Amino acid sequence: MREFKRRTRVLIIDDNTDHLRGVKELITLESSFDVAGTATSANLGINLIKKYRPELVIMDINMPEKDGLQAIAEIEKLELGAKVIALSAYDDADLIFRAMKIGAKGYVLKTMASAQLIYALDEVAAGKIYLPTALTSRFFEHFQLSFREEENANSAENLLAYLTSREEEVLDLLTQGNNYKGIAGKLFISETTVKTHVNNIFQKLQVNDRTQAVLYALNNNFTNKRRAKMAV
Amino acid sequence: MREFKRRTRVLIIDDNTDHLRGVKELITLESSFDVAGTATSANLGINLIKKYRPELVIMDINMPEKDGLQAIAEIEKLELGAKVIALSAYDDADLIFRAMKIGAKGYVLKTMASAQLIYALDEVAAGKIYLPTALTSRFFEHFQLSFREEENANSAENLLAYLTSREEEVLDLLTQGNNYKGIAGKLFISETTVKTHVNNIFQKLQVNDRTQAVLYALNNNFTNKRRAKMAV
DNA sequence: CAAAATATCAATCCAAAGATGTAAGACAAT
DNA sequence: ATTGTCTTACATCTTTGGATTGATATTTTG
Repeated sequence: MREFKRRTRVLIIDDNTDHLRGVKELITLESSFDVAGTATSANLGINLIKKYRPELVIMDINMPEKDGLQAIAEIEKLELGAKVIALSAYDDADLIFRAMKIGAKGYVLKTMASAQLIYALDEVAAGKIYLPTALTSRFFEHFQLSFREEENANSAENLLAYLTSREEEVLDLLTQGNNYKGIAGKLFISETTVKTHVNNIFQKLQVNDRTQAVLYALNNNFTNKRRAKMAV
Repeated sequence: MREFKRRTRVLIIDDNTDHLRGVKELITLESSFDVAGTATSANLGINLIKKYRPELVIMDINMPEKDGLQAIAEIEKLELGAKVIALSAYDDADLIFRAMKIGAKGYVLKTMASAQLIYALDEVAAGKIYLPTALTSRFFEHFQLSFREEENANSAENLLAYLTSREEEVLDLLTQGNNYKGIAGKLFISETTVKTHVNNIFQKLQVNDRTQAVLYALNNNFTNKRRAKMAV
């Protein structure tokens, strides 16, 4: 029995018809790929995806109106297994970050050699996620920056450090939306005791009510820190 | 005046003395790098970093006790500009993700060719962030998965969709810790009106009090969605 | 051991929050 | 024109929340 290797079916979405034609020809030349269809708008493209169920989608990200990013998100939401490769003119860190965040399996610049696009297609078709090295570096700048900011919120003299372990328990239950009665029941202590703890928490966190206490806790990663502490 | 190109100073931290020696020799052979020091534990290494201020740090991530990840976090907190390259035996997606999250500028496997490590050193010394292609793919699997989960919280029939725009405004102010009076003042409406809105919000979100409403809002990305909507 | 911090409980008081019902004017859709 | 939704508003009542003071047993720590 002769083994039949099926070509990977690719759908191309690009509002620039010239560029679209160029990409189509490039892919048609490759023996391992088949162009399943083309579209010049995101909406048309999404309809074609539903119809033809391609393995790969090349999505131009610089389209007007319904922008490419949103289109990628919608394609992901369909869950038809279509792997989207973003094709963009910009190596903007934030754009790369957002594209990868919503589920793009690759990101290639239009200015890159066509061999690079073919390589990306190969990799993504094989189930990998592909980003050119230069863009990877860009991506990580943005990625690490976003976590750096998160940590700044953590430092800045954290008032949570002054809480006793019992107060932490109470605050934890507060951040789950419990009222006095609920907390008292869960900790097997009286409601008045809970009131005492809660009042002490307010003093230490310098807030006026439970909502502000909960917000302070959430904004300062209280839950995560607590879980980390518990794990030790 | 003869131009003097200074060698990039590298500090190596690895509890395996054999491996440490190997890496040291490898780097010593390179004309563009200088081994500023070596250490066999994270604590010793951190002290040497404070002392010698190297541009690069190669950190073995499979060390016992104070594990390598925690050490990287501490080095980053020093803010001495030392760029850390993680050296690990494992291509575990979660490990790569966490290393990059806390600020590693590179991640190289021990099993990789030594040329790969030198290449990583070059790239990172030049201010870039370096991950081998294979590990990039691994990283993104984890990265995208974490956001996939976040979106599940978003879908699941979101009760926030039922709020009117005015109720959204009120909820927004609730999530900032305002009480009735504060909200009334900011929206230039009476306190009783605010009460009406808040009660309607409770009904729609199926909660009993403001803390639960705020928690629901935060757990369902209310703020982000609102900002996204405003931007349109 | 003594002093300080923690955890528990109670009483009281006032303020704030929440539940419920009613209603009028604005505005959009049909 | 009429219906429906939204926004505004008020009254009333009950419940919950928050502040304060004081007290006791236990634990931690210097």
